[in-house]
Amino acid sequence: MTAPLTNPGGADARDADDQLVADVFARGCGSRRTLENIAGKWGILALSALHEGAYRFNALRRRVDGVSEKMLSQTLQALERDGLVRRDVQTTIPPHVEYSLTPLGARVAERLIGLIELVESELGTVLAAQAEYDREAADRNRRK
Amino acid sequence: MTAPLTNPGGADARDADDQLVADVFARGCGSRRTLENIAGKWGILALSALHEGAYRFNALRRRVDGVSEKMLSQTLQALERDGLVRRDVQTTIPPHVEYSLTPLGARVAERLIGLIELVESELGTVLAAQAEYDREAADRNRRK
DNA sequence: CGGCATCCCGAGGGATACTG
DNA sequence: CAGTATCCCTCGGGATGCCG
Repeated sequence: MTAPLTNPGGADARDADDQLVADVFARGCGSRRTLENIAGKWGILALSALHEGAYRFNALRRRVDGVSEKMLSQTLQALERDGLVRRDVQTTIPPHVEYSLTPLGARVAERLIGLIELVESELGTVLAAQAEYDREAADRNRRK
Repeated sequence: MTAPLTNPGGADARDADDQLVADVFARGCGSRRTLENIAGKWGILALSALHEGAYRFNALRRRVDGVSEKMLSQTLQALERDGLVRRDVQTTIPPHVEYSLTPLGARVAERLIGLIELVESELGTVLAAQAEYDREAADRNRRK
């Protein structure tokens, strides 16, 4: 065989013209890993918050309620590595580190904010669906 | 005090007119939990796949490369409970279960697909940023 | 075929303490 | 202030086996 159809190892596929073929549905594709960094529990919130403007570390930590220092640090590092977040350091005392979005990060954040606004505005619908689901589940339990 | 500013317990906040106030940045808000179901590792992929059309369980499992039976089952249950996915059962032998999006699920999926397309199309940019980041990190290590 | 129950391992992630 | 480092433990999630 000349080329595998899937790439279990993790390298990204390329077509006959050596163009990068990104497919999140393929396990091991770089785009899936990047998507997970973005859409992970804290990635969404960090990127959305930074779309409001630059934040210093502890300010961002306060904005994203419930995130631990460790996880925020890890999240920001991953996003910086992916070229979505920029980290500017002032070597003063006390130190001053500011996080902001890169142009690509801003484009990603816009999508995320659209999603968040939809979810927030439809929360009532979701809560109603949950209540209905739970009620039916309880019914089924009572029967047997 | 008349009303708490945050709601650590998990109930969703309401304003003076008893309108639901959804804020994903607040720990414990229902909208954050819903967002995590949607944007979690498998939620994004399941919803996006279902936007292509209805799927049976094992077909969906094949489409979402790498997902285990257990996780796909859990993911679909959560999304069904949130009113984003519909589950239609034919009690034949063998059983026939079809998953599809609700109208709200379709609206969510559209947002997710926009995000995925952006990430896939910019994968080259991301990979370049990663290489640059890793190169600089290696440099810093060599110095000390 | 669809999918719950059980077992089990390793990564995820919190709390705390220390450094520049 | 902005992190790293360490400890420790929960639980995410894979594998397997069994039912409708």
